[in-house]
Amino acid sequence: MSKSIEALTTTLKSHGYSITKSRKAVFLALLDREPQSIGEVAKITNTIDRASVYRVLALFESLNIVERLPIGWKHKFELSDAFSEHHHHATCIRCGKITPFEESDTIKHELKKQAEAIGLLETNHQLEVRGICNACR
Amino acid sequence: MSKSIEALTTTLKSHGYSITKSRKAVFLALLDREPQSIGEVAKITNTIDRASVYRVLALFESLNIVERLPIGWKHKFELSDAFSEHHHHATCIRCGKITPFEESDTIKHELKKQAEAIGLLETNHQLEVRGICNACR
DNA sequence: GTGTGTGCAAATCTTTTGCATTTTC
DNA sequence: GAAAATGCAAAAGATTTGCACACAC
Repeated sequence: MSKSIEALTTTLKSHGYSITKSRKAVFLALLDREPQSIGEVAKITNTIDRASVYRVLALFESLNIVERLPIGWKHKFELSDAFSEHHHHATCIRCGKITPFEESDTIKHELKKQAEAIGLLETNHQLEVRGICNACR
Repeated sequence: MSKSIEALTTTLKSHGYSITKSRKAVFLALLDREPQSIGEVAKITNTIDRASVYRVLALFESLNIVERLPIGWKHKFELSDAFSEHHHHATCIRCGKITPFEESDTIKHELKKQAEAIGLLETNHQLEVRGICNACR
């Protein structure tokens, strides 16, 4: 826990940003949780103004502290790979449940290769698999 | 062109929906084009009310006629695999250019396998690769 | 002709912005 | 104490909804 806050502190400082109550609150709202929508983050952080939540998330995204996940019409946020494991999401189209999974080395490798083939130096990627989960079948 | 409109007609009819001016207009706005945002679709279809654009796109999405692509904070739409090729997107994080690419069979196969491993019957998937394109380097 | 789909206008919700005040270093 | 962040309130955008009219079949 506090270990993670330290990592946040380090990242913010190294980019010249200060450590504030809102930034810690948003960070903690995402720590060890399922991906959260902005509304959910705002609810958890409670006293933090919604505008600040937007500002903090935008900053975090630019510093790669969080990842934005597109789910349906909405976006959800989760801590990015530096603060948790690199992983992807499998979404059940019936119940909406999100299951994280790790990609195989094969996929990782293939993706990089395919990116190169079209002249893109890969920095990042995102997989989303949709389907029907066991419970819904 | 008209071949594609026929396919649309067939799909709509087979689900009991009628063929209307707005539906054709939205479809044509997406045909053979880069992915479009809702605003862009509204601009192209011009006289079609924005509310109808929303309704048509929602319908099309439920019938799998279009795919919603998350780009940054926004969503863009493109015709789905049934009306064009199954493909994915590589986005340049500098200039925002979107390059479509086809996935390899290896990836296709691996993804299905990984989905099964966590008990998900895959119906669909989406890959997004981010990086820096040749022009921006 | 009947039922479905659309346009219009209003309501609602989300996101952004300016500015005075507070907090961090 | 100076610069950076926040809260608040207002503005701007995006999306949804109800209802009367028009169109597709």
